[in-house]
Amino acid sequence: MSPERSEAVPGATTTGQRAGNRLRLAVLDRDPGFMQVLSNRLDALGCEYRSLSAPATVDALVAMRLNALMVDLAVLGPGGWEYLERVCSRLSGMAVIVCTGPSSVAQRVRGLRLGADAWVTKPCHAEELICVVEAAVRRHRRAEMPALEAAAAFGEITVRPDLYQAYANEISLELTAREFEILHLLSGSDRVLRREEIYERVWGYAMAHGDRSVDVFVRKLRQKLRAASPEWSYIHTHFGVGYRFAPEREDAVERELDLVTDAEAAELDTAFAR
Amino acid sequence: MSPERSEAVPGATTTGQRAGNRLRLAVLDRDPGFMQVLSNRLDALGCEYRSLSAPATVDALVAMRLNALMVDLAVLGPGGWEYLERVCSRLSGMAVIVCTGPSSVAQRVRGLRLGADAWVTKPCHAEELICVVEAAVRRHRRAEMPALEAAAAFGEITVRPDLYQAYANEISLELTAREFEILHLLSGSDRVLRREEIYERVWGYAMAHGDRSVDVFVRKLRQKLRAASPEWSYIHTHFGVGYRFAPEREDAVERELDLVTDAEAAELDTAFAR
DNA sequence: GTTGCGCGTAAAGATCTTGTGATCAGGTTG
DNA sequence: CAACCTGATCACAAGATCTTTACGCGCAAC
Repeated sequence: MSPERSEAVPGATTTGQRAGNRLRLAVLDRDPGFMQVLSNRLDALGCEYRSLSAPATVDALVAMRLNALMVDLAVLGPGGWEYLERVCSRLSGMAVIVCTGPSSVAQRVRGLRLGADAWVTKPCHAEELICVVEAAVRRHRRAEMPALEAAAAFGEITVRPDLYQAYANEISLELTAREFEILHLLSGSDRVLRREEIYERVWGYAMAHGDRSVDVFVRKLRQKLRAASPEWSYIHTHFGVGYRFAPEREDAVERELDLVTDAEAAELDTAFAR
Repeated sequence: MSPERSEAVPGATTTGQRAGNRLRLAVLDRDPGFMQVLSNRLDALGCEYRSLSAPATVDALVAMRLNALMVDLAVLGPGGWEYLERVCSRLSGMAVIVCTGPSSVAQRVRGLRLGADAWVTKPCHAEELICVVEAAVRRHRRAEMPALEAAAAFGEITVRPDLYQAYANEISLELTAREFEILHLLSGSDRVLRREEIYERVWGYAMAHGDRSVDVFVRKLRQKLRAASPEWSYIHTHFGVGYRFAPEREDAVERELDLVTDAEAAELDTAFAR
C-alpha cells in the first residue's frame, strides 16, 4: 500500500531558513522530462521538494509535513479519485494540485470538488505551475493564520498571538509552540471544541482514532496555567465531547468546602437533620 | 473614483439560509453571454452574487463582504495589474479569480504572483469556473465555519448545541453527551420518531432487535427534565411507535394529584370505589 | 376480564473516557 | 557529539457513562 520511493531530495538545503515560510512540496509524477524541467525551477527557488513515483500513504504524507502535493492522476490509476479524496480530506492543511494530461470538464470538476485546490493541464509551463502551487499554498497559509491578532486577556491570563506566548502578571507561562496554539484556539472560541476539531485545526490533518495527544497537551496547559494562576480554572472538560475554555474564579469558600472531610460532612448532615 | 454599478442582485434570495455558509461572489465582467451562463449556474447553487461592469474601489469591495471576486482583465484596462495587486493585498480574506481571454504564460505568472488565487482562460465551462472559485474559497470557509448552531428554547428549557448542554433558568441539566444528543435530535423534530430512527441517528448504526437503550435514555432525560422543569412535560410516548418532543404545560390539578402520597392515593381509590 | 406485548423503572456490570506519569524518538543547540 | 527540549505514545487507575438485564405495570386486543 505504500510503495513510496524517494528518488531525490535535492532541495534538502542546509540553510537555517525558517521551514515554515518555505515551500515543502512533493511531486507525484513519473515523467522524467517534466520532472527535469520542474526540478530546475524548484532548485532555483530554493524550494524543498521531493519526488515520488508512486502514491504514498496518508501517514507517509503526514510525516513529510508538506505544504503542497502535486499529483499526476495518471500515476494514481483506477483508484485515483478515491486516493485524491482521502488525501484531501485527511490533510486539510496541505494544498493539492492536480497536474495531469488532457481531461474532460467533468473530470476537472470532480477533482476540484473532491478537494483539489487547482487543476493544471499538461503540457504546461513550469513557472506557471509553480505559481499555481504558490497561490494555493498562500491561500492555505492565510486561512490558517488570519494575520496578526490582538492580544486578549482572560482572567489573569493574557494571550499574545504576536509573541506566540501567554502571560500571567507579565510573566511568561513558557508555553511551547503547540501548547500555545491549543490555548490560542481554545481561548478564541466560546463553545465546546471536540478533540477532533482541536487536533485538525492545530495539527492540520485528521486525528487518528484513539489519539490522546490533545489530552496530554491540555494536561500540560492546565499544569502551567495552574502554576501561574492558581485561583482560576480555564480549561473545562466536557465528558464525552471535548474541552471548553472559560476563565472561572474558584472561590476560597468552595475550596474550603472541598477540604471538609467525610466525617465532618456526616456530622453536619446529622446536625441539620435534628 | 467609485464607478461601481450593480446591475443585478439575483442571488439575494429570500430564504433563511445562513449567509455565512454561502458563497458571496462579485463578478467583474462585461460579456453578456458569459454572465448569462454563469448566472444560471450561480442561481442554481443558491449563491449570492453580484455583477459589476466596472472596477469597484477597495472600500466598496470591503463593504460587500465578499468571499470571492472574479475579474476579467479586459474590464480593468491598462491599470489592471496595479488594481489587481491592490485588491489582492488589501482584501486578503477574499479569493481573487482571474477569468479572462487568451493570455501569455508571463501574464498568468504575473497575475498569480500579484496575489490572484487562480487564472482561468476564457472560453471556459461555467461549472468548472465555479468549482475553481469554490476551491479557492474553501479554506477560508473552514476557518470561519465552526458551524454555530443557534440555541433553541422549548417551554422552560433551552437547548444549546454549542455547549452540548440544555438549561432551565440558566441552570444546567447536567446532561451527558448521549443524553444531549437525543434531546437535541428530538427537540429538532416535531414528528414522532421511531426508536430505530433515534438509535440510528444518534449511535450511527442500526439498532439491534430488542435493544432498550433508547428507552433507558428517554427515562433519564425525563427524569432530569422533570427535576429542572416540573410543570412541563417534554417527551411524549406514542405506544407501539416511538417518542415525540413537544413542550406542554401540565395543569396544577394534575400536579396536585401527582404529589399525593401512595397511602393517600390508596385511600382515594377506595373512596371512589365505594 | 384476561392476555400478550410494549413500556417505565431500577440496579449491576461492562465499557468507555479521562487524568496522570513515564518513556521514547526526533530534532536542536551549544 | 552530547545535552537538552519538544512532541508522540504508552500504561495504568479512577471515574463517568453506557449497556444489559430483570421485574412489574399499563395499554390494547380479544
